[in-house]
Amino acid sequence: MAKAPVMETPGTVIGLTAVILAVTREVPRVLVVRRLRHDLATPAQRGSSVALSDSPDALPFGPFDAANHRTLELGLRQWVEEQTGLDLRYVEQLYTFGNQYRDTREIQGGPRLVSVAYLALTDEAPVAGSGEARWHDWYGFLPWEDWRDGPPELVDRVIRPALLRWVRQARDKASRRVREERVEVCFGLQPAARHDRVRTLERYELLYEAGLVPEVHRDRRTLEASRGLTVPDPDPKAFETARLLGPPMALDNRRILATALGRIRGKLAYRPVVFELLAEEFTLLQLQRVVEALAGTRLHKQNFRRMLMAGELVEPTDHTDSSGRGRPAKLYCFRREVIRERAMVGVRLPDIRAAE
Amino acid sequence: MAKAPVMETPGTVIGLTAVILAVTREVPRVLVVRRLRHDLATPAQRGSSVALSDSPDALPFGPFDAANHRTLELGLRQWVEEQTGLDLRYVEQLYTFGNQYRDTREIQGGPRLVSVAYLALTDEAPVAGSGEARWHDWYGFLPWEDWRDGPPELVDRVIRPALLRWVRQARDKASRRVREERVEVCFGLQPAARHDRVRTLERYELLYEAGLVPEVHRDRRTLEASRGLTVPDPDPKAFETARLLGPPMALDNRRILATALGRIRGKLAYRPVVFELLAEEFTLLQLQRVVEALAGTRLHKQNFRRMLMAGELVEPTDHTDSSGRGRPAKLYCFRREVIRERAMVGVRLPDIRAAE
DNA sequence: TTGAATATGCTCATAATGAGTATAATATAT
DNA sequence: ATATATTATACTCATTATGAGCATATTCAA
Repeated sequence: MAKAPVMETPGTVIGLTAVILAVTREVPRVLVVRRLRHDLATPAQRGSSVALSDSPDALPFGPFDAANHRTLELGLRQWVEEQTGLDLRYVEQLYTFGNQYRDTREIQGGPRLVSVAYLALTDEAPVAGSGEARWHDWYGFLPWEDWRDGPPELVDRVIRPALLRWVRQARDKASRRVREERVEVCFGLQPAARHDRVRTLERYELLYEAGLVPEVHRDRRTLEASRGLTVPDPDPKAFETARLLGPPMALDNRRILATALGRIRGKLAYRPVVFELLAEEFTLLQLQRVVEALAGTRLHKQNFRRMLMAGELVEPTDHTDSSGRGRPAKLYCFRREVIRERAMVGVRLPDIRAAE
Repeated sequence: MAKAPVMETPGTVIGLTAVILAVTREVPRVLVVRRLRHDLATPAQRGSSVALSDSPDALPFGPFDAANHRTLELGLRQWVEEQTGLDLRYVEQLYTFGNQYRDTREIQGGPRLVSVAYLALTDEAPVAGSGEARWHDWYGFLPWEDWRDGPPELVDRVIRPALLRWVRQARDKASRRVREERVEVCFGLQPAARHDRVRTLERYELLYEAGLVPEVHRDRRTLEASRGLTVPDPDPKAFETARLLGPPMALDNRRILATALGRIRGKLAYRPVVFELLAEEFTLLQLQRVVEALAGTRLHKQNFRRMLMAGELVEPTDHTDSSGRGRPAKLYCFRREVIRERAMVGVRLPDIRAAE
């Protein structure tokens, strides 16, 4: 049995995982590290071809050092800023994950890993520190969530057909009915209007349970391998589907990413979080683009601006921006006073998509 | 040194805390246990007059048993049902608390306690099991949150004056300005219309930082005692204020309760959680009363019903309820299909209070 | 029989929202 | 120079949602 890294007695160990988000030129990006940290990679993962050849991206992770950190959030802030040099402008706790696939115990006799995930917003900046961290297109990991150019063809061409196959494979009628409903809710044929932008986790979990996403096979293999079993490779069709659903991430990191996306989409509507992603001064179009990037939808320009003005969320500065091609745009800044004035301060997303 | 319950090496230990909520006859209630678990009470708390005479209520708590539970939520469900016999109809993760006042390390040399809190909904039922658990009026712990009969006089008579004193005591002008703003946002003089029902945690934290809430003094005393210091008793005025702000709970349990209240108030508007607190069939007034109990506000009856009908959230059964005093009410049930049909399914709370 | 208490139906003014048209100001291509 | 693309900004219009209220119906208890 391998040596347990932290404790003698089997138990649990707490880690902190950071989803650090920035949006630059309409592309939402998340900070990832190339390699699992040594103290977390299991011997199996370190040695196997799975880990080394694929070397999946991982979210920045650090242990929680109870001796030195008064709170979980302070602990996270500190090691993130130490390791990356980033200035986190907004930090919020996301969720605590303790799922079985975080379980390294069965494999190496070590402790069960429970991870408290945080969502942080910043503006994109070169990453200092260890050099292992890079910015990665967020929708690269969740390609079915970007509806800015209409329903992604990935959904029509790959996901829905595969899900319908999964529905047909249900054992009994009741189970088929349940699967049908879930597919309908998550990837139904309704137009963008009915598409619920916030249910990102539900969609990811459906893809996972239906076995469409590559990490399912990896997780299954890892688990079985730890019991001395081997799992047959998935059939070629499933394998091809999995490949199209984007690169997996380490452990359950993609689930965490899906959670983070849902959280921030929801929060947009009632808290002024977008402004944490923008410079002090910005044009209204820049603001709109960032909202669209997060929401994954296009917005009606005029209505978007009317909403901002009616809600008095922004106020003009006396500067303009002429870097664009057309008429120069006025620069605005966030009117922080609104936070005091009203309960809900945010960018309500419309129910129906609109064109420019 | 007391015996550390789980591990030899100092580190962290994970606990699960349950906020179990039921609403019966317009009173929201939370399940509490009378006494701290032995393995959690610090020697100081066990011995001191604070702990024994007051013996503060605590939220049900259990360690996370990584060996036997696949996920955190399953772990929680299991020991709650074992210990109380309650059938939890809805369970959602609330927040993970790792604050300093959960720290038993400094006192007993044991591990730092990190607690994952869950919110569970059920209908009130006699509690089986150990017999230590009881239902307790939720607003008994957070009396400033119940605005159903207008602004609570506690706010006008006690809280606001004390907070204004706290504002005046600020060291410098900048600090005073910040305090002023916070007081204005949390307990401002605006009528109910502007009062943000969801910011329960912000309000609790303000009361805590301003030293109005009794647990501040307890926490301070505990912490200092562990360092061999003594803290002078607070002045009588502060003591009296603290007494009026309701009984404290163990550790940071009241903070957890405030978090839970905010969460469920927010969730009401976009997820059909109320129905988890009701019987299968209910009258519209019963439904309204439960919403009001959670929201802490009265609603306009006709508009509430119009909203339900327009949103097709409920459908009539062919039963009626004649137990009330007036005209018998039709019984309704939740139309589960709406979850499939629409993205947001919930009971939007109006912006302004209304009379019957 | 009266009135309190509840249920239920309807109106009305206003605000919010989705969708669209029109015009202004700039850069770049021809 | 002129046209054209591109962006900014102003305004309209129909529909729906919302807050507030009045009016009527049906029951039980005094």
